[in-house]
Amino acid sequence: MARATIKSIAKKTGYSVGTVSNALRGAPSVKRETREEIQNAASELGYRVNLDGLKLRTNKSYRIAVLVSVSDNAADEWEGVEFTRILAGISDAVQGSRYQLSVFSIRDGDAALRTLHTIVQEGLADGVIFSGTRVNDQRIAYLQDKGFPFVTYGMSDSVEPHPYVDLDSQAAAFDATARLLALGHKRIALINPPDDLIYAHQRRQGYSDALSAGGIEFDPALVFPGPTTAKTGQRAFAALMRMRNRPSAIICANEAMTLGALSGAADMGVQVGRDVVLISNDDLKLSQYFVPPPSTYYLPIGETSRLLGEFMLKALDGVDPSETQKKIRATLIERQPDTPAPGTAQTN
DNA sequence: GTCCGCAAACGGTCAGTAGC
DNA sequence: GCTACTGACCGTTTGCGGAC
Repeated sequence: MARATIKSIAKKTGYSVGTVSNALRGAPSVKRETREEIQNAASELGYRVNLDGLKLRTNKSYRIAVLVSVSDNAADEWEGVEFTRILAGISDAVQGSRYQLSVFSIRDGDAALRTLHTIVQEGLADGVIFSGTRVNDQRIAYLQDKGFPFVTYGMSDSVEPHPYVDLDSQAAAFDATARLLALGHKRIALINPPDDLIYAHQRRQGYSDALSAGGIEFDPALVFPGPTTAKTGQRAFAALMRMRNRPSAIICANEAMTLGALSGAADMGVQVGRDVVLISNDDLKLSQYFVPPPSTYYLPIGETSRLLGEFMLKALDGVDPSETQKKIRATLIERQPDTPAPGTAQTN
């Protein structure tokens, strides 16, 4: 059966293609009864707008590009699983609009920039969503230079404002560190994302601020940066536990790193919750299944990714970026006791 | 003023035609 | 038979104009 078009609806209803087009877009210039008649006919024929035809006329693709990072560092890892949830959230947000999602997998920063060039130059999408904002992010500079709508999952250091959704990483790291300090921990380590990521700086700053507020000197040896993978968590844990003055508490940047740290603890015969305490960041609530389940600072990924989609639609409508910036504070989920057994919390 | 039709326009593809 | 060119076509939007 041939695909329904405006022409076939015009033929079925007896109206011109122009009237059908206006009616389908809900134009007030079309009488309500006519509009309903045409919309009912469209529904009966299973009409869906043809994006190629739409692009032909409007020079817009009605597609939103989503860049998905597929890092070689994450081979044999679960990192990236959350992208399915992110895509689902964005998809929910754009449902009902004319926009559809196009997914582009990206291996590294250079590939991301090349892909953005292609998307912009070849008109493959009208807007783009991506995550993992970096210091002096060239992707953001390029898109701003081109005036191309975009939303980032993560803030940036760009002087020119742009739409974003982000976890307040600085506050999350500050809260986690302050919580551990209040519970008597003096040696607190931070397993952090790579240094070139903006949120790694924010986490480090929040951690450092909390230590300073608690009268504890910042020790760079207690900060372990690396890819946000279980492997990094495992290596970091082993390195930290080999220290002469080892930490009594460790803050992990995500669930994968926490899982790696737990695995490292099992390998070394270190009992988490007694010998050392872990605190994680969580967006999938998977930490509840870890043994033992750590306390986490939780950010609902469904809500944040829906916002990404909503902000994208607003950016495409030309809404001022100042109205499409959201920093979300994580909520603490308390699980295992965060205080080691008496006498085991170590001091400087 | 309301409602609707007409026709042009967009960029790429492909069939048809002319010339060699 | 090959190449070069022309024009119709695809689906949709939209400005303009006509009928009532």
